[in-house]
Amino acid sequence: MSIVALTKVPRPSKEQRIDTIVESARKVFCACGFEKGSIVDIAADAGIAEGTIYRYFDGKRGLLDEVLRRHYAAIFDDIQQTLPAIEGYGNRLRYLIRRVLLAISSDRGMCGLITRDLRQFDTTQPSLAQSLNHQIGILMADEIKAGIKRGDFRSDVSPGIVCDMIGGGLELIAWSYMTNGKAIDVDKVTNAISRTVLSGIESNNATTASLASLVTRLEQTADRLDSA
Amino acid sequence: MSIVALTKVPRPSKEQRIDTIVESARKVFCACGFEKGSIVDIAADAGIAEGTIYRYFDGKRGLLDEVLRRHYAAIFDDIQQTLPAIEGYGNRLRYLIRRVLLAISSDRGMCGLITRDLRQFDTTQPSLAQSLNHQIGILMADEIKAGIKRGDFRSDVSPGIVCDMIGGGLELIAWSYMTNGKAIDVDKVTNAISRTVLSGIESNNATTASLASLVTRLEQTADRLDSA
DNA sequence: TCCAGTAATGAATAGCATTCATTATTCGTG
DNA sequence: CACGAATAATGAATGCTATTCATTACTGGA
Repeated sequence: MSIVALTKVPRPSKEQRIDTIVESARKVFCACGFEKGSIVDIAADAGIAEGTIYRYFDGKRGLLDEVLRRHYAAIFDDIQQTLPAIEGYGNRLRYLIRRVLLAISSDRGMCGLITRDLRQFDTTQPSLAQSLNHQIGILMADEIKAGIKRGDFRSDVSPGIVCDMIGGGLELIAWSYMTNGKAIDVDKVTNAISRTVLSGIESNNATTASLASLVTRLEQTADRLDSA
Repeated sequence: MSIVALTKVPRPSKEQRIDTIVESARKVFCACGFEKGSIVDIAADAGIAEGTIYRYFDGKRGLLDEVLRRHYAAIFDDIQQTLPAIEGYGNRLRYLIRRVLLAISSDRGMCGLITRDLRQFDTTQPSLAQSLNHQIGILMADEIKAGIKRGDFRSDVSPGIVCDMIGGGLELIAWSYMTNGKAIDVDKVTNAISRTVLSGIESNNATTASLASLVTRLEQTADRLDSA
């Protein structure tokens, strides 16, 4: 009896308990993935019984959702603080691409977890990672639409398709990072994607400039013919 | 006894049995996905016991592999027959994009199965869908590399990144097709992707060069008139 | 007709998420 | 301080998987 009394520890607050569970879940899911990461492992890591998890979370999926929610919250905070300070549609697009690449390369475990989760659709509602990733896609599309309206980008561009190409490309890069393990050169990849996309959708100034110089030469020739 | 003798049916050949199992697996996996599609369901559909499947296939994963192998074989046959007949790097790239979109839109069940499978990486070796999709990516990269070498495409383009963007974009389109169910307008999407990519990587040197030669001819004509 | 050899079976096993009756702890009130 | 309802935690039990393997059924040649 006295031993029990001596070793007895006051129960943590509801908030603390949730934090502990989510942190253990993050560790286990990042290490083993969602399917292979078991509730038993998470409970063991958190030092509690499996049943306790179900008091606080609506099953395994709900637990994953909370892990993802917390991960994305930091990224969105960052974006919300940085994006308005950047000038130019192309530059903001470039920042968004870079920010995602940074998130991918800075947390390999989370990258793997999200990369796998993005392709689930058995559940009735879409996975949180999907809708949160989609949010970022919307931010990109907004820049492209605004850029089209102001004439910075070609008007025959389809913002949705371009966003799919950027988002899909980033996903494939994340996936290949997970499988081959080679570190991502964030700046190099940001440049490669931005260059490809922008040269594709930006009204092409280089071409226009060289055409303009040709027109000048034509005009000068015409002048010579006139004066002759 | 006589009843048994009357209803007795000769055992199908090894090949027939394999075909039956693979076809049942395709049906069940396409309908329920790989995780949810159970061996019991497949065995029931094929009219055999679960254990029999393990005589012919190395577990559930091996069964999926055979389903995918058969699906991709038709696509690769088609590509091998068509690609060499197309003129121009841009046009061949465009064909490959279109062929993938066709595969996606023409078999929704298989599209869902593949889309989900592309993001697995728990297994020691990559999934078959991954390596087969990668094959198509290599075909695209080959066209881009050859186009760069011949000067059709800009030399500062990264073929790998561009392929990731095309492949990733196609994947996202497949994914959104699975979730929203709206039919894909193959030609419209092919155009949107091709336009975005090609305007981005095609060099405008050809157009500029032909204009420049025209101007030069005009200038020479003016010279002749001058000296006359 | 018989008998290796081959094929098919489905009960048994092990691993998983989830549930819930039971046990432990907390905290407001007398 | 003591009590006892309310709240929290437990872990064995449930039901669902894929996979295995001892047992049973079939086949084709001698």
